[in-house]
Amino acid sequence: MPATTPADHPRVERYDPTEVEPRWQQKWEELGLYRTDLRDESKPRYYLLTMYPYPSGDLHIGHWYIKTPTDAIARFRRMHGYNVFFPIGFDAFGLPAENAAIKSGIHPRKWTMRNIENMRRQLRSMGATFDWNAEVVTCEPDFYRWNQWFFLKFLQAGLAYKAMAAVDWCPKDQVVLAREQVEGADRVCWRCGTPVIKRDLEQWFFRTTAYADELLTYEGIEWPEPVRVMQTNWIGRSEGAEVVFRTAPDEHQPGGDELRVFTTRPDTLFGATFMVLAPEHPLVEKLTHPDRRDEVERYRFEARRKTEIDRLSTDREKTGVPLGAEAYNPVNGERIPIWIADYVLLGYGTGAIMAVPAHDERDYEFARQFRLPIRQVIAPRDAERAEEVARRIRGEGVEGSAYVSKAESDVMVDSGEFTGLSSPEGIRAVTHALEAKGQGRSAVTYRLRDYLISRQRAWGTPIPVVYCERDGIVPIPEDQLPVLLPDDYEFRPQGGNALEHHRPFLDTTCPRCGGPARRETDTMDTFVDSSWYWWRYLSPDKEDAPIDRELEERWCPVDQYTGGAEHAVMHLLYSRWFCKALADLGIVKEREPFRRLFNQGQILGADGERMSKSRGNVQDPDELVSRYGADTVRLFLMFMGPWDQGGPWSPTGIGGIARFLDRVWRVTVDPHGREAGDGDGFRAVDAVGKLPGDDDGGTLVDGARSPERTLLSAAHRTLKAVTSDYEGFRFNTMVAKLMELTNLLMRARGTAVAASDEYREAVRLLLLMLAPAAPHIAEELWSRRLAERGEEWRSIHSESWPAWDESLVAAESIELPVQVNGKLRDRVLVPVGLPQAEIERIVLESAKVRAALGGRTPDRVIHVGGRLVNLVVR
RNA sequence: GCGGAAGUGGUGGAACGGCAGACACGCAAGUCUUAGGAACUUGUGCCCGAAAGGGCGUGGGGGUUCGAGUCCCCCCUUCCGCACCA
Repeated sequence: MPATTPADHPRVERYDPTEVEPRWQQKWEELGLYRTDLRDESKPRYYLLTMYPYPSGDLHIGHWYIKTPTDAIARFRRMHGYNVFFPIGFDAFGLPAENAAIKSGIHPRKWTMRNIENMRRQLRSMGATFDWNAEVVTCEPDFYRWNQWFFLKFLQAGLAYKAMAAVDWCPKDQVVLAREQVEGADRVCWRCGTPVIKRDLEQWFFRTTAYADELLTYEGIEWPEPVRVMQTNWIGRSEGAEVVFRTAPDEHQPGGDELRVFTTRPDTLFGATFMVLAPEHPLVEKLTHPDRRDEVERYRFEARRKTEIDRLSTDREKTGVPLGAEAYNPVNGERIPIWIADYVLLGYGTGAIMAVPAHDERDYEFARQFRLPIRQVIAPRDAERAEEVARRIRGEGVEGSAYVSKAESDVMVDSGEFTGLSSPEGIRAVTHALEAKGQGRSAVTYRLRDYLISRQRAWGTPIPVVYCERDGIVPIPEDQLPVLLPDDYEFRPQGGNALEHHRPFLDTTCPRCGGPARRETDTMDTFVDSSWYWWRYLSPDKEDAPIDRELEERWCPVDQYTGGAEHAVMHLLYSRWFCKALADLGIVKEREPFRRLFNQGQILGADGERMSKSRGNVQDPDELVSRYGADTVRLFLMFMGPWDQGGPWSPTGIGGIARFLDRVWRVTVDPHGREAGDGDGFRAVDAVGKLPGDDDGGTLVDGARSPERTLLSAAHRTLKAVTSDYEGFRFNTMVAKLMELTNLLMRARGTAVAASDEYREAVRLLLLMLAPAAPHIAEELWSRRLAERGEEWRSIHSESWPAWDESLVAAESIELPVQVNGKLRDRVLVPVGLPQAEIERIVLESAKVRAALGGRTPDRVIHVGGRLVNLVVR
């Protein structure tokens, strides 16, 4: 399909993307233009990664919004001489396939593979430069066997373990969820939005908390601030002290039990007037006084029954019951009562607190509720403020509340030998004193929990262990991997894990003793797949190891990752953890997976809601592509607004992009404008590359520059600006600048200027600049241009990015804005580089300026780099 | 409540502390009578004015500055994340 030249046609062809685009896509594929040779060291590497899609069956416009600008980056980098690696794959395990299986009886593998087929076609229609040779599909045994391999390594290293825990369970998906996967104040499943409930189950975990501190460092990575903040908050490191209280003896128990609490405020220890345990705390049983048993049992039962929503709601009144037992405060030996209350969570800290109502809002509320003593032990140094605070704590005044400040200007009061110390000093001193007596130590607590990976689902990576009657939990030896999923399991309409009913899978023998054993039926969360898939792209067929270490060292960390911020505390956090764990196991070298991250925004439905089939607000890209062509859709998505912003979908304005490409077509293939009405004589540009307003009527040239040179100068100026826009992912302004240049070429079209070398050079630059964003039309016009000049064909995408000429970028004359006292009064045309004295002379000649000055002489004249003049008068 | 991001024409959005509204959409008038996403020209922030011109304008209020959409302080609104985390 050699490119046709205009000469072959009696009339000038119209731009027809439906003819142009498939033709070039086929050609690129034939040439293998985007197959990356990972061993090629002649060029610098650039690993560009876009989050791989879930094969739901159809691509929607959001996928285009995510992927086509990333493709433009790939092409832009390639033109800069990088060896670009831009792979794609499929996140192929997961619930929708299994739900489809339950509904229709079709095997999840079949369903998934059929969807992948369709999505491959759709992804190809983008005209993106994905290297399909590196494709990874996570539901293939070749991939998931390595999940099992990693699991065994983690198990060995103590980074994977099984434990009983109160976990979040989604009743609809019939599956447990990791803490990160429960969202919002109403505690719903991240996938289906159903409120979760708590269940006590034995589950598999990855020890993410082992790397909590390193995960807080972000060393050597450039990530958006919001994501780093979210991760930091999620990890929730908090420094303080663990304090040991001892229970006091009474008539039914001897006392002496240790009650450990975590506090960030050891300086308030003298203000502890009671203790609170989580209702599930293991010591509750033992400490409860027989007289209190009924009440305590009732409370614990209620707490369990309550949904997470009820229990966690902040505006709910505090509830709790006393155990009828007491503990000694380690600093003063005072006996204080022990309560249970559901505002204390078993899963955080030690599941028990010392309550200091004067200096903690929650304890304050609780103390008020149950008329427990409130004792102030911290006060502002300033006497007047101290009085105010004291009244506030006593609740005398408008409203009572705790005083929680721990500033340097706050001092300890009524605190024995510590009285008078500032709050920060007190924290150190009290901790130290406790440590000396063996009654406490400084401690750090995290909000982060270990990553719960077990899923009670059949369509996922089998967890490679068996349960042996004799040997208990036995891992499958490495050389017996993979544990394969059956091809014939039966899905029951009522749901549940089909593996549990599959005898051949279930019944096995113990690898250790050879006796009968039962296989683990839980599978791994799909975020395990996405925690390492980018390494697999480097060597998808490697059989003796998951990751090619040599290629990992050469290509990692990923240079640029693009994807949505919704994964901030899930995928992006798990991936960082995985990387650190693998680095410590010697499997990879780098400790961070993604050097730079960019979060593009999200395209919402026209209704402003998230696009989903159930809402019926999904925009199908195929329809747009067949109507307008891929290039128009690509550019439209880039032009919509800043890439990190997203927004509701609206096709309004896509016609403007189509018209733009049509103009690009015409200024290239038909510079002389055969159509009537085109081009009405060349009207030059002003110094900033804008068309002059029509009010000035005449032609304007840039200083002594001819119209031809002015045009060329505008093209170079555009090149400089567009280069910087691509680098900063500012695609919307990039497109706008290409439009400006095209509009300028339209002005020149049909005039003598259009016959000039400068015009042709401006068109050449335009095509090169357009190539990353609208690859098909750029390639087509490029090939026509080459044919016209009798040059041999070479893809525009193999061309080098052009360089601009600074002398051409610089304007020769400028319309200088003149302000009087900061208000714009006139503009005067001056040559660039005119001495300030000369400028002032010209400016003062202006009638408008003189009128604004009203006969006064400027006291000061401010020159802003030859770009603006401000006359200041008193 | 805490943390983050953001508030600019009818709309999407531009603007190193220096001409607010680039570039588009939409709308209006016009040219050409037009094979089919028509194309092209012109206008389009608001108010006064026939025009020239002037005034006002970036959520609100202060401030810094010759000059503020941009920097600082206070307030309001929207979106996102966390949410009794001791």
